[in-house]
Amino acid sequence: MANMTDVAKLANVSTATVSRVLQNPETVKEKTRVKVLNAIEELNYQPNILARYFRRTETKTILVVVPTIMNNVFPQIIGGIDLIANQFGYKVLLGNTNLDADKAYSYIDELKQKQVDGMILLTTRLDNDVISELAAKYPVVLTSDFIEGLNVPTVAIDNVSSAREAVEHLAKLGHTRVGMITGPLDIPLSRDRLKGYRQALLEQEIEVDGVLIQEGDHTYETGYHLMNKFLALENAPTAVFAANDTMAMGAIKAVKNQGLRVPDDVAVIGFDNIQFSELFEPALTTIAQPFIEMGKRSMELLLKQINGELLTKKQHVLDTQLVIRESCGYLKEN
Amino acid sequence: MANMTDVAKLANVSTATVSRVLQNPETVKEKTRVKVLNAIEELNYQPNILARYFRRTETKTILVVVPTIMNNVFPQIIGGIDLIANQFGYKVLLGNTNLDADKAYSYIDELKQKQVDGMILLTTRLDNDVISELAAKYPVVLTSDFIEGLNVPTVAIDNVSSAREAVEHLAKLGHTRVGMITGPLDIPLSRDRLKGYRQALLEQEIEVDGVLIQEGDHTYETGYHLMNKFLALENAPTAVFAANDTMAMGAIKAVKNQGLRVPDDVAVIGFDNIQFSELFEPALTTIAQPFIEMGKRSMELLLKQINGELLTKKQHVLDTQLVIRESCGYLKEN
DNA sequence: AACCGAAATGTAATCCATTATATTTTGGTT
DNA sequence: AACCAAAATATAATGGATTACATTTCGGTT
Repeated sequence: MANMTDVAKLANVSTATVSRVLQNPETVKEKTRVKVLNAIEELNYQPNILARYFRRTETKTILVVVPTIMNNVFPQIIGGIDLIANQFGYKVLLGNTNLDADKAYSYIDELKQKQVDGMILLTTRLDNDVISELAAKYPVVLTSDFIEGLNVPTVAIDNVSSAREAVEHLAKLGHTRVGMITGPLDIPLSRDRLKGYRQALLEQEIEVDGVLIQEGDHTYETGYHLMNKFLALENAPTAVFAANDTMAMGAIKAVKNQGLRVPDDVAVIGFDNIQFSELFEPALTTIAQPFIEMGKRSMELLLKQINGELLTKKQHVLDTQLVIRESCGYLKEN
Repeated sequence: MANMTDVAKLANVSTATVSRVLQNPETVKEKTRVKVLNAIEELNYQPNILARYFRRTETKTILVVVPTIMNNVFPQIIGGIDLIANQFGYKVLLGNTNLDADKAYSYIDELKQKQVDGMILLTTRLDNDVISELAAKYPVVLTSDFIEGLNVPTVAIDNVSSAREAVEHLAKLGHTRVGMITGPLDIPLSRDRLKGYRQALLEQEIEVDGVLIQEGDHTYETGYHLMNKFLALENAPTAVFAANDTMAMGAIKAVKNQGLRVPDDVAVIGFDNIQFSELFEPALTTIAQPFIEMGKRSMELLLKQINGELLTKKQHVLDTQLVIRESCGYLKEN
């Protein structure tokens, strides 16, 4: 494989000139440029990118750390990231933690070792101090998990107010016994959605009842089981807010299995608006997250950091939208 | 940042020894090794990976080229790939083509430039000659799309026989008017599934009727529209085989919208067994593809090539499974 | 003690593009 | 023609790990 010296010799110029033709063609005289280009062509020269990366200490690669890729949400965010990354000549490295914290730390090493130019963390459970420290030195963006008081570039939604909106919607439909199936409460996002639920009830002067709050793990199965638990109560809820669509679907299945109907007997509202929520029957009423947009924004924020721009605004909260479908009935027009 | 020379100086050895401690510790005397390790510790030395990559011309990174990541199938295959890749210290670079052939070619360049050690192509439409030529020189695996007569390492399922099995199942249930909603017929995989459909009908001595074959594009929408087209026929099919689950769901929706029932009025069978097919109502009868296993196998095959092993077996055809659920009724026990 | 082969370690070349600095060329001005 | 600043190009150092080859050290044998 020809290298730059070969090209330089053939074109009768120095390697510096060859390099310039490749990097800043405008600084090279037309005639010389053509000579070099011809030599490149003739030798079928391809620059050794690894040498370039090494010399430049940059890789044009960013790392996306994600708990799992086999899920309805992350691929969409990654899709958004990829869109912008590609546009600016960056490659996307996949950092699957499989929920293993150690692995997350090993990905951090990749950043420190400059194997990647920056890192986007998607809902990754890591020590706040570690993240802070890292973000102070390297380009980092946190996505989808807004951590209060953490001065790290973040793209998120307002989980509290979004959840509040969902539960308010149920309250407005006349429900006074509203259950919630939460996500894992060790994740801030889950706690925030629970907080929104609480706020909505208080606001509507509905008593918050402990048995109506059950902790799930975002799977269909817990949605199913916890709804069964609700239905077994003497004073069962007439509406349930599930912290994600998958659990909402499990919950609905449970209702149906008991011979009850959704939304007539129990109204259910989800969170995420995954693609399938529209196809589900009854179609899910849910809070739509702008996943692709979140990905795009994250990448844009990361790019700014990589390019050394100063971030005037670090926290980016994107709008969600209450999508009303069938699973909790329609608001009566007044 | 300390480099290897600094460590060597502090430990009073040569860089060669430091390098050996890192690469082949067993070739260094215990005492020396400890000295070096201490120096590394003291200087908080981290090897410059980019220099290593450059010197070694290997990156411990593989590229997965995929038409889109926002889809129910590819994330699972990628998950499988990632599992094995991680196990062997390889990183996974995402190569999203967004159905753009040019981009696919640019990913090929990354392989040629040794930016990655190998490449896995997932159902990527590329010129056969290009693939052949590439695979002759570099580690490449083709996944999910078996291309006849192409002597390139491939992991796939037998689309023909799997489709045949699906349609046979419908025939055994007594259906004689069976429609098919195919995938895009410029993809070999789609043509194979169609071929299987034809074979099953011929085998059962059922006439193949052109109007009962409609070309879709794997989306929910075409499933819906094409089923409506079927239902508008004077002699509508009583069963439909859709080339993927998403179209099957669209088709079922269309049936329901006409006030008809699945499977009673029209039986529907899908292909893929995406996660959601189980939750759909009626639960989809479908051909299950071993996506994760396909990913794993692909990575294993790639690894062998990277390690210079000779592949005794190039074509790997994995088993599919007919998963019988509700959407086409149950086979009468005899 | 002398000697040997094996084990351990050192020396220095190598990979290749980039770029700071130095030098030459160019085109224009007086 | 002489001169100058700007533009174009060349020279050579640099980044840091790896490794072929050379040298030294070691443990054992006679």
